[in-house]
Amino acid sequence: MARYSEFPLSLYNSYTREKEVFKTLHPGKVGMYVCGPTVYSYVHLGNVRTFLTFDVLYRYLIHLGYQVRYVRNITDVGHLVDDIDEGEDKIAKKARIDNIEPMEVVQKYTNDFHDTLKLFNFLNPSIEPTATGHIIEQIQMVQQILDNGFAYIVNGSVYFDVPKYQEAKGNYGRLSGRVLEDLMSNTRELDGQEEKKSPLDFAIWKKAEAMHIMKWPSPWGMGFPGWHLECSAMSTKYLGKEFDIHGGGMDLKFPHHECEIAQSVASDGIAPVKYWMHSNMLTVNGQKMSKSLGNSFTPAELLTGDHPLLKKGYTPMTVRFFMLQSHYSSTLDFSNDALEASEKGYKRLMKAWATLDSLVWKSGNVDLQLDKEITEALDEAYTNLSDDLNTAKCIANLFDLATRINSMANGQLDSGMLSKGTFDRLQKEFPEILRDILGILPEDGGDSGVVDGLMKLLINIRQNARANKDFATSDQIRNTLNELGIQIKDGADGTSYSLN
RNA sequence: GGUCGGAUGGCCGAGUGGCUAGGCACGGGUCUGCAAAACCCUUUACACCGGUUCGAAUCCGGUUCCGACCUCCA
Repeated sequence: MARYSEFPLSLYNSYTREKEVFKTLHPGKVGMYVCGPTVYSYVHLGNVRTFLTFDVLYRYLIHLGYQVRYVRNITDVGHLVDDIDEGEDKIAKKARIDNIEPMEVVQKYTNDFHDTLKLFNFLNPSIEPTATGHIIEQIQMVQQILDNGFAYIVNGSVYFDVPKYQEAKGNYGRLSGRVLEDLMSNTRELDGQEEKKSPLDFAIWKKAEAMHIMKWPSPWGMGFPGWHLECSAMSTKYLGKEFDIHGGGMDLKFPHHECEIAQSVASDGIAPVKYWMHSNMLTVNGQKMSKSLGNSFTPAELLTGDHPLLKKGYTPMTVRFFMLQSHYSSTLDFSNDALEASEKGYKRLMKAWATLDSLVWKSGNVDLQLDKEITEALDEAYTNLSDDLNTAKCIANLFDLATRINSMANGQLDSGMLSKGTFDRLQKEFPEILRDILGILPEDGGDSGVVDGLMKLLINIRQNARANKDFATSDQIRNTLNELGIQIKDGADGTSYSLN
């Protein structure tokens, strides 16, 4: 049976500003679109947080039994670096600086993006369309918007007519809470705006100046698509005119997502998205992580710790775990202290997982209270995930379970105090939640049979030394192993070890 | 300036009209040859001022501070 009926999912919908029970447009199927990166530079940790939110959502939807089509685009058309219409685009600029082809820039940073996501154990989306691969679809959409009278042509560029759209449809600004009059009065004095009828209008097709490298022929001349358009065109192509979930960073809410809605409505006459989801920013010392502030760092810098903001290196799983300990809709502040705390917490859960794997159920006197407690903690883990993806609370449930698992391992509790069914469920679902839903994996690696054999040998030698009260030898073994990152644990029923 | 959001204990971070979030750190204990690990116990909260309520950290109003967006941004 599909688990979504057992643990029905609720999501906070940015559009309605309410938490809503998630109902799919088509039974059992979910269409999800997430705005991907513009590939003109390395992704940084802030980017990772957004994609992580939707990676976990994707995993959870699958786990609940939905059939999910997850589309995440790559923006590989260079959009203008500033407001000035004659400006260079970001990708072209980077290409000029590095003296390479624009598509080499795109390829380089697309590869980096993929490598990074792999590092953090992200699942691949079902479709990863590129803007350059969908120029025709975008031209068609521009034409449709023109045909419907919501855009106009000036000097080879096509602009979306926001005031006219607003008059007809009246929902521009609803998603981001903007009021048109306020936007008008706050419009900055910008160069190169004279082509637009209203400063609120935005380009859906832009004429390419001679210097522009990435350009395509269109009914309006050589040019390139407006930034907001690609997501509308590609989401429509792969998910339909109406689909379930659209996600992205909070900073895309306005104008990007607002414009997406307007474009789809202007083109197809229908609001495209049922549930809008926005992931909040990663901050450093309270400020948004961004390149311009110089407070961002790349995953590579994170691993090595080679950055002024980093006291030491942190592993990808530590970071993934750190991020999941907060709710996606809250800002999350990065700090070394927080990362170090997460590192220890992460290791604690991983050890509990390994311990759980080694536990064997033995028939005994079932403790109904304990049995119930374990069952409830597992249920709550799912209930919390279903409550707008509350990974923080879910992880709290896992820590509660870890305590019980450790107690069973060290003999303070007995596996037989659980019914066979509950024990089996624990052994199955605890790792499932970590591995399949949260995407958290052990990273000690190198735990080969050889290492295990050697460790057993050393532990035996040490046991003998201890039996003979030769503590110099036993401590030497323990201390040396410790220096190698291997921890010796003397328990009630023998000695075990773990790799740190 | 406009719009929106936030302010939780030593640090990070959930949540909620009355019931221990959780992690990390600190302290005490059990275990141990000594440790480590593990387990048990314990301490420090809800920015400020009013209001609603039997009861508010949670709702409402105001104040202060911080942030995001308004321009490319995850």
